[in-house]
Amino acid sequence: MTQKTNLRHRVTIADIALRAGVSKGAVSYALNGRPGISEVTRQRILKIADDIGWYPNSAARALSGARAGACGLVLARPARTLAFETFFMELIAGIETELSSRSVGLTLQVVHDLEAEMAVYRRWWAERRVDGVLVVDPRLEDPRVELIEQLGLPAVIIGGPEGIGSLSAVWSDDAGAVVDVVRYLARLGHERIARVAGVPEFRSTEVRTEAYLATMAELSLPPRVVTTDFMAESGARVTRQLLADPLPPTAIIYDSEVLAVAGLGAAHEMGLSVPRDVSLVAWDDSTYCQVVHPPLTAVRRDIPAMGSHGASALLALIDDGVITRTGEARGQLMTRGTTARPPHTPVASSRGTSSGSV
Amino acid sequence: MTQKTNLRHRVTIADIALRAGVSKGAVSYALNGRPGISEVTRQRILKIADDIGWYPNSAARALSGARAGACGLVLARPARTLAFETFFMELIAGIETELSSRSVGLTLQVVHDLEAEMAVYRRWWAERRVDGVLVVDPRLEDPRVELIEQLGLPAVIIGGPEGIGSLSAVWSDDAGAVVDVVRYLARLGHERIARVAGVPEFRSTEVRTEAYLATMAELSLPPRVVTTDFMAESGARVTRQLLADPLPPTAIIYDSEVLAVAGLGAAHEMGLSVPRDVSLVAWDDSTYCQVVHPPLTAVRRDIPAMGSHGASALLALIDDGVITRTGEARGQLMTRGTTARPPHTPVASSRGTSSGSV
DNA sequence: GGAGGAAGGTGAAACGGGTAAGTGGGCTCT
DNA sequence: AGAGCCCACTTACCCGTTTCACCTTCCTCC
Repeated sequence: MTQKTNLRHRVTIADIALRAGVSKGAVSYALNGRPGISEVTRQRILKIADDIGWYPNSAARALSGARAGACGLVLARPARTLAFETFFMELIAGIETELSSRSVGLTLQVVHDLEAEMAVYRRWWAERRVDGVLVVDPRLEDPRVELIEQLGLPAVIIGGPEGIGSLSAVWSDDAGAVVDVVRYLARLGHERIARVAGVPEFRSTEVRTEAYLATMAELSLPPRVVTTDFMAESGARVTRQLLADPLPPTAIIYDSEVLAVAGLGAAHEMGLSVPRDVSLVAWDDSTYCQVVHPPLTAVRRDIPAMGSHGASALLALIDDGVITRTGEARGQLMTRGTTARPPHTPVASSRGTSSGSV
Repeated sequence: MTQKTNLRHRVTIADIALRAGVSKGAVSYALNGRPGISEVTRQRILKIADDIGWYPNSAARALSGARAGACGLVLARPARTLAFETFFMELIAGIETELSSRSVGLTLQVVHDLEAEMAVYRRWWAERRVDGVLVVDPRLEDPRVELIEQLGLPAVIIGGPEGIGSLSAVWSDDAGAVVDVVRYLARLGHERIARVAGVPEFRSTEVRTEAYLATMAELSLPPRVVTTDFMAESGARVTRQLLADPLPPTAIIYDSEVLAVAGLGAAHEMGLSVPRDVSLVAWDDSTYCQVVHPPLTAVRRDIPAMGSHGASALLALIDDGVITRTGEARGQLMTRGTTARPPHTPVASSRGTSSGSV
């Protein structure tokens, strides 16, 4: 009986109006906290709505010019890369805390490339499926920015550095953290510090490489950068290549955690001892960094915070048209078991001492 | 000008109808491939729709009794657990391949507990925000099943074993894979094989434990099961406890990859050599299993396939009311570098020989 | 040559909630 | 006591799409 009623007939504001003996319009005003309804009637309507279990139909609400009540996130990395990047899951968790507290949904789509990502933006916006989007992995030449501006689609770029075009943005101070890491290693006495970077098309890769090069130059140390496609195999391969060099680096900074874990595995596989023979630093901390042996020294960013700030900025943009540009706190270097003095280094080399001033 | 036009006026079927000189109804029939329109008119309408860049308004479509065009997925594990479980990202990637090929969206929500998860189902269904949901981590006493049946919400349970209630389900043959692993270890000569399980409330945990116990009994080996909360620290801790035992296990089977990686780290930390001193097996393979050193022997399941089959089953349920129950292929044991003969074992012990017959 | 039927439409009514414009009734002010 | 005004509603239409009940025309068949 009850079952059948539930299945057959959705509860609408018309039902509430009928029971309350008022018009649909009055019910709508009451439910939306708008003026024009006496407090006693409003309470009566709210009680009836609660009693008969009314929920607004999201489609009807969206149709009458209001919000879709959802934000979108497109992930355009290959699925294989996504799976082991804990970054995205942490980011999503952070986004959710903000969105769900405001009863806004998150619509997710995984695609293969930028073209497909842009097609999704077009479709979502044309269908009014989302009110705005969060954009990750900003690129050097990013065609998404132009499209989004042209569409008038509210968007927040996550990952910076800095904003692009006229869009809202949330980013972390990667350059600063890179400087910290390089100086820390130099202070330990390292001179041959290599950087294993991610894909060069990403802005985050470039800004980190530039900060690395600048700091190395400042310390008069020889730079060495190799790029990867963020895949673990690639991280292991370049680590093997670097360490097989006649003059191998004594420290390696990786651009992701999975690259670092793969690098650690590769070093062990070559019979090297970490950190005795080589020091390793991961970018982005995670459980994996902490449980491998030895635990990885890593740059820890508050990724959930970046997600929730991004979501918050997006809602502000959607609701009030406010463009926000927020730099997050600089990543913290968590020194653990994979960094130590370089092998065969005098306790105080001339360079080590001079770099100790930073 | 063009900009202004785009921003101010959405393209609707009324515009198409006007240009084509037909009624709105005719346009709707044409666009949805329904009969009642001549082929030539249909083509003319489709061309006009394409020319003026028409997209269906998802809200209007959903409102007139049709589909919401989205499926839902609620993740109720704590965010910290989610981040390092590559399982979920792989599952989502698999779900997406199926959904996006049919232009159905995926709405995601991350919550803290079962209560909140159920509240989300209620709300989504009441608001008609989704057409159905994918439910993960089925439990022994699962209150979600009753709620979903009561709501009449189309749902597919992912992760089994087997279906629950009247719902569609997709699961993997975990019991079979556990039998494979235990027998493989026994054949290597292991007698003290421990199992590090996940949270006991999950059905997957129970079915694996039962299969483990049955196989151990069958082989006349002493069973030992410890449970964890799936957190890495917990995996490291129980590993240390197990290995510090006066009569420690010579092989450990973990219930997730992160537990196994943490266990490997703990073993190394204790100065043990893997696999010489102890053999380790991970459940669910991942990049991390392959890049740590030595690479972890692991049970590999095709998780994206499970996701896409789940999504496919859900769409079949939504569209045609078809209840599907699919057991996926049994997980494959990928033997790598963390399993070997137990220490100090004669090449052919009586038990080792007898168990070799399986 | 009129019944019957199908093809190819038309027009209007849902769907559920938002909201501008109107409408009484009671109150205040002078 | 009449003008003016505000409160608390009601009425009516909007949003964009689907769908249902008709309504023409034209063709076929006996």
